[in-house]
Amino acid sequence: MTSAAQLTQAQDRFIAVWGQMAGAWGVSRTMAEVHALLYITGEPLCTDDVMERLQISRGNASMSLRALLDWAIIERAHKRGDRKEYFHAEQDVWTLFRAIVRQRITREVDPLLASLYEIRDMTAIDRKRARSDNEDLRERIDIHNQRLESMLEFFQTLEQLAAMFISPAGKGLQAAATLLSKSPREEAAP
Amino acid sequence: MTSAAQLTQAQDRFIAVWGQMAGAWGVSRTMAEVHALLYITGEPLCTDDVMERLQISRGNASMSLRALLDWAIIERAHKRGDRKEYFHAEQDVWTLFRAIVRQRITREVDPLLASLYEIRDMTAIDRKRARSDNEDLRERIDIHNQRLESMLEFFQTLEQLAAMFISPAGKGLQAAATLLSKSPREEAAP
DNA sequence: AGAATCTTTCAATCCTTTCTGAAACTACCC
DNA sequence: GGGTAGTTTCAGAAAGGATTGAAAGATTCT
Repeated sequence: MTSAAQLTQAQDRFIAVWGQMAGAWGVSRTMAEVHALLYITGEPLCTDDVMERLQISRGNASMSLRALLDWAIIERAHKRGDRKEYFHAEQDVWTLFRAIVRQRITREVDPLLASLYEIRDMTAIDRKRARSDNEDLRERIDIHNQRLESMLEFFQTLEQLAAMFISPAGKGLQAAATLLSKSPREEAAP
Repeated sequence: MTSAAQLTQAQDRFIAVWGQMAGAWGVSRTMAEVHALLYITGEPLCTDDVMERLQISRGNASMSLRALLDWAIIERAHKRGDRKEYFHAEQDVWTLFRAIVRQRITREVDPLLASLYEIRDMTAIDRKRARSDNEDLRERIDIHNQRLESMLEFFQTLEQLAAMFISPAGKGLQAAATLLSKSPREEAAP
């Protein structure tokens, strides 16, 4: 077996593994595979390259590439004297994950927070209305409001942290994280 | 409309919203809804309560409750003089999310890291085999190895950070996070 | 031991998401 | 303008997950 074949095999394995992770970061398997392919080869590929290597239809390849563009984790590229569009993946892992976090905050946390605010408004007035002969109801309202408030607080914090990570200042966090994790047991060294 | 009805409505809305988030943290919609119900009411409920309130089958309720137990975000409870099992949700949001992070690290990141190590082993020897008349192949192998290494490093860091968050020491991180996010612009106050 | 009560399992069904492939569309060239 | 190369769209097909419900399995009580 040539090394070339072995390389292809390793790439395929990486693509498969990345594809399985797809669910974990909220995209379809194919989309993750396309990204894996572009990332691991490191070179710009066109739609046909992707179709052939992953054995998927043109429509699927086109949709996945467009979705990846939307997520801003791949970008268009062109070769001189070639009309085709090529695509190449963001090569820095931290930049990649910053983009993913940015997307997921916008798509998931922001709407969630909006809904939580709405729900808070729904019961903000309830407590007053609960007549004093109904202690039980009053207590349930209090519990509800308190749970809702905790949840809101948590996601606000989460969003703030994410904002820090995403912003240019995020590089600082990134550096700190790397440092922290590299010497987790050496803090007390002389 | 009574406040009681309004409370129920607000709870239903919360349950629905939480259910939509299900995908985001890797569980089924129903499982998220069951958790939302237990969390927002704050009181222990039995299987039949859940079935009735969410209009789901016994099997589904049973499975979802068991899964939530596996995730360690709800626990069994019993009422004296009642044979039924009741369930109540972890009430502290930070503890809840620590449990979720713990699960997802074990289920997703650990296996991923294991696979990445395997893949690294697959090509660790390749470079030597690439004959010197094949510069192109050699370069592709180098790129591959470098990408793989970056990915590995990133997930190692991620796992370390998660470990800190999860551990008892995580409370420190939590406090820091809350502080950070509460006064992101007041750092320089006297 | 048997009855009563509650829980779990799993094959069949339903539903949602993803994928395909061919047609429509766009941009460029002669 | 007509032809060609490349890209996007979308209705229908397929795959993958989630849900049901009824039967089997536990557990506790008398």
